[in-house]
Amino acid sequence: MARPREFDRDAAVQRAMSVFWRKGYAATSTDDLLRAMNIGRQSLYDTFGDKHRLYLEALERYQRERVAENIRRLRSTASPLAGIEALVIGIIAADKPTRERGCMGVGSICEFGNTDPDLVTLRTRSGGALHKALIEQLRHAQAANEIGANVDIERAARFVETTMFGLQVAAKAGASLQALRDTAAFAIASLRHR
Amino acid sequence: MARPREFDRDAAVQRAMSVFWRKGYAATSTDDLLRAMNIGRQSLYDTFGDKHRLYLEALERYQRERVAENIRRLRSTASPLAGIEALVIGIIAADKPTRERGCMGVGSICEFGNTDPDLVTLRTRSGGALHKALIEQLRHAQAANEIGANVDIERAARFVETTMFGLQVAAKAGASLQALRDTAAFAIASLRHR
DNA sequence: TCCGTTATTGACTAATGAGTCCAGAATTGC
DNA sequence: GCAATTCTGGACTCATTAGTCAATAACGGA
Repeated sequence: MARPREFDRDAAVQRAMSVFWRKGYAATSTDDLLRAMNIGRQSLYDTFGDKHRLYLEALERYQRERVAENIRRLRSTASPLAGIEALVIGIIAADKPTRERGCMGVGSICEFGNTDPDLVTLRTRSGGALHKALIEQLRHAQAANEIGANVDIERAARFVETTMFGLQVAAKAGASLQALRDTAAFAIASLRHR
Repeated sequence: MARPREFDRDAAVQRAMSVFWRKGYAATSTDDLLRAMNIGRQSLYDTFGDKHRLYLEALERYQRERVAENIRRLRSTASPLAGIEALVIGIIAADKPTRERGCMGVGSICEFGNTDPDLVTLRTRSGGALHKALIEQLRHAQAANEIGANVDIERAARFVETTMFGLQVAAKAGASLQALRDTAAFAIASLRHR
């Protein structure tokens, strides 16, 4: 063994995540990261490889946290459809600064599209997990007669996911809490009425 | 009078737009722009001010084109609701490269949020124009009994706009043409069934 | 205590960033 | 053809970029 690391690796990733989340990848400099993480330059390169690998790790952490949180909300209610509503409403933060930070995942999609294979993999993994849970929940809702028997579950799931994307963009653009919640409720109601 | 400009200003903006659209603001260098626009450095600074002003002008052009195109589609059909469907379906490009370029407006929102007042102004203007046209169209649809009399038009408009945002993100993330069209149709159908 | 290993620090590099300067070229009005 | 004006090209500046190096510091094991 040898000299142990002085900083908390996990806390450092979290701080990096926060910077990337706020500014995106290209607009974040390594100096920004060092300041936020409060570590030395060499520590960053030794511990995380380079800027790109650190970004990947930060985004991975973000997605893991978010997916867990989302699935928890999805299953938080007695009624299956209410769970779906809780999921969609839940992504809208009550306080304005948090809300206007938007979603790091959406930011990553908009900044990189499909150009980076690592990001595609990451996205597929976390997106797939939520999708699976959502499909399951929609089936329950259908079984409970909360949505019509003729509704295509796969399509409904994509609809919910698209609505979530849209809300994240609208939030980043400065839409009000009320408008966002309204829209979310409107979208969910449209599932109910089929 | 004096020596006239050698390049076509309008074509140059269009090329700049194409680069910013593909790469975003921060990831685009002035060299990228000069190469794409095929003009000299001094011509760029003389004619457009600086990178930021050029971005504004490119985005302005993008928005103007898009809003016009969207409103045209919105009003392209006999049935008002079909027009709304044409609007939403219409933003999904048939060819994959175009589709995966996503929407420059959404990209701008994700990259800048509300930090840049000029962008907020621009967004408010073009967003407002489409919103107004959409409200009008929804009223027609309601008058024609294509959507229920109890539907709140303002909410329905925001719902359609959020769906459009969501589709742009999904497209950029690589969703298939079929999946996107499906989702668009699903969303519009949910208006019809109220 | 001493050695091997790893962490930290700050200076360094080489490239690239946005934006400027200036000398020469091209055009119109006269 | 000349003068006034504007455009063009390329060299230039100076700050910032991502990433490296080398010297020193701190630790665990023997």
